[in-house]
Amino acid sequence: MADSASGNKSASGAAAPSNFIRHMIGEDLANKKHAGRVHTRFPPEPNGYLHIGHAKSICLNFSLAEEYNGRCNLRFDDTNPAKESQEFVDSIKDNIKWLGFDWHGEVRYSSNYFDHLYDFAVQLIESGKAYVCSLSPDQAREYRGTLTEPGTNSPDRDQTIKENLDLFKRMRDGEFDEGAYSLRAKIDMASPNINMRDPVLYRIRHIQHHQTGDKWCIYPTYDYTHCISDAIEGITHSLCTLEFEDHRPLYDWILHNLDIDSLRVVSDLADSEADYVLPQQTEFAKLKINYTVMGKRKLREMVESGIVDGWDDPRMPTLAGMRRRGFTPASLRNFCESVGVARSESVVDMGMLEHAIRDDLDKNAPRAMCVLNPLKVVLTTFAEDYRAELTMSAHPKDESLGQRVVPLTREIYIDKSDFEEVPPPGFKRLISGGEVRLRGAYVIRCDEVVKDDSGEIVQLNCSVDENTLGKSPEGRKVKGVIHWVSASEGVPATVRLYDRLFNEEKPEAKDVDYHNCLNPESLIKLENCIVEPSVIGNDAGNFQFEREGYFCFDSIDSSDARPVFNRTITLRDSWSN
RNA sequence: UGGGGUGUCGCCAAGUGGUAAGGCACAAGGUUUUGAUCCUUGCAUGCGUUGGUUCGAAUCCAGCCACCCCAGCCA
Repeated sequence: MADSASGNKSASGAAAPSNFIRHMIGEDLANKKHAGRVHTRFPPEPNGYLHIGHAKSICLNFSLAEEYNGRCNLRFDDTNPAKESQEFVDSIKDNIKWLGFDWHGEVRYSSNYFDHLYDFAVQLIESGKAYVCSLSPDQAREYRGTLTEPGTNSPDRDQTIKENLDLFKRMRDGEFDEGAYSLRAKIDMASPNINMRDPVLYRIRHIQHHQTGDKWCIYPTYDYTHCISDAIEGITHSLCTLEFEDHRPLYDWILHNLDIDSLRVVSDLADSEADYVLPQQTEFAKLKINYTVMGKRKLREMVESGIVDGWDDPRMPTLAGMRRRGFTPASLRNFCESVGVARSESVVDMGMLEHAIRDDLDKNAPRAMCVLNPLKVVLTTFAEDYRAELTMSAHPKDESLGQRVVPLTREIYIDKSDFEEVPPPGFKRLISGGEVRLRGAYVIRCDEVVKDDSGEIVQLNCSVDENTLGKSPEGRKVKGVIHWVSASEGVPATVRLYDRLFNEEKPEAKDVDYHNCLNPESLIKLENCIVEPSVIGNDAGNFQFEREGYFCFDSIDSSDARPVFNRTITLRDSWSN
């Protein structure tokens, strides 16, 4: 027996949040509407790269299927070959697998159903529900009417079935130019819902299709294709975003005006004993996040104009970009679950996404030290050839992540920002004559500040309290702890600091031009960083560089000889100065 | 000015007539060899608004206001 919505468990084991879709499925199950089946689908058009907004839909569809012991198909909605390509098909499949989901059976394509779709179109013509129209696209627009005025019937609307059949066949056979004819549903040109004013079902396009080659020169439209594809695949719950709400009457009209037995026999449920029940479209609000853009057109434009370095630029909200940035699949899935599913259009705070990745990485990323802006420190009380190997745990709370060995030598680097000659109030790092703890090592005291001719600090000479390894110094307390790396054994590295791409909270707002609110500091490259040697060759995907943030090797530019790190996200910083 | 939607804390979001969950953010404490993590506490007499029904309304009814979507042979 299917359990109630509140009893379901998410992948993480926590109770899945209540939402209107789970309620609906719960009711459908209670009413045995689909004989207890839950079958969803993720239906991307392969005309671009997937972004975090798609992840919400992917998580929703696949998780629902998992929770209810159902299935989820991957179906490419490939009805517009002019905009689609195999490259996008491949990247989408790759992204979904990376996110951790597995579709049911083979990958589907709407184009798999082109033959059936054609037959159903003939059926609609034969039953007087569709006709071939000779209006040009421009004329069709005029005949459609406006939001407040009804449309006008096409002069071809009352053509005989015989004429329509003949014309439609000749459309398929390539006798006509693009735009010369279209197949339209015969519904109601006066409908207040413009989608119902005799919508186009088929249009002529003399172009190759990435899956069907040159087999067709007429292609079905989204509205006509989607509902039938759902019906063929035995989809029970067809989830889509809010802008398709006005299309639902058309979705239902097409399915209800087709012979249900002929639908059933070509469907995946052809051999099923159960009643054949038509799929139900349900809409939810798409994901929006502040300080970023989600529009495909804008993302493409940013790639093509060079604002970013490609679809997988770590600043992009694409799954490819976020992956390269260091986001983990689990963090994205948790994020999608935490934002919920509802029908009100909302803009989620970027802070939610940041919390999701910090939460995951804090638990799972091994720790290491990396100095971003090096300042040389000479530990004067050590001998010239001093060298020690300090063993530190890779994680402060999780021993299962093991330990690492960190070399300590007479000369080390610390970060420039961890020393101040004139410290602000509350500063608890190193100051002249003051003490600080070297993380995992000794307490040192700054005895001398060395400057160059221009007055810039180039070196600190410090003495070491050798009685402070693993214990507090006697008679005083040292509050500050700073990270460091051996000057001779640290590894030179490049670190790329990423930040939000936009300074404006809503760069997609109608009165905003996103070009004017680009964050000039969305990428800062640091070429003189020094990283602890334990990370070299370490195949952990992500690290926490202590006191700095979470970083990962750049999948493209990094090598053992010259490691390149991307900063995924900073640590939270409650110290305001 | 046609049709379809949505309005619950700064941001998400539960709630389906019985007296406002949770998360993020924020604030204040505590622990801490990461100014991290973790822990504790605080954070809507209020649910767009105005009326109505009811013993009782975020939940039901009516009006009003605001915002979003639709006039591709795009999806």
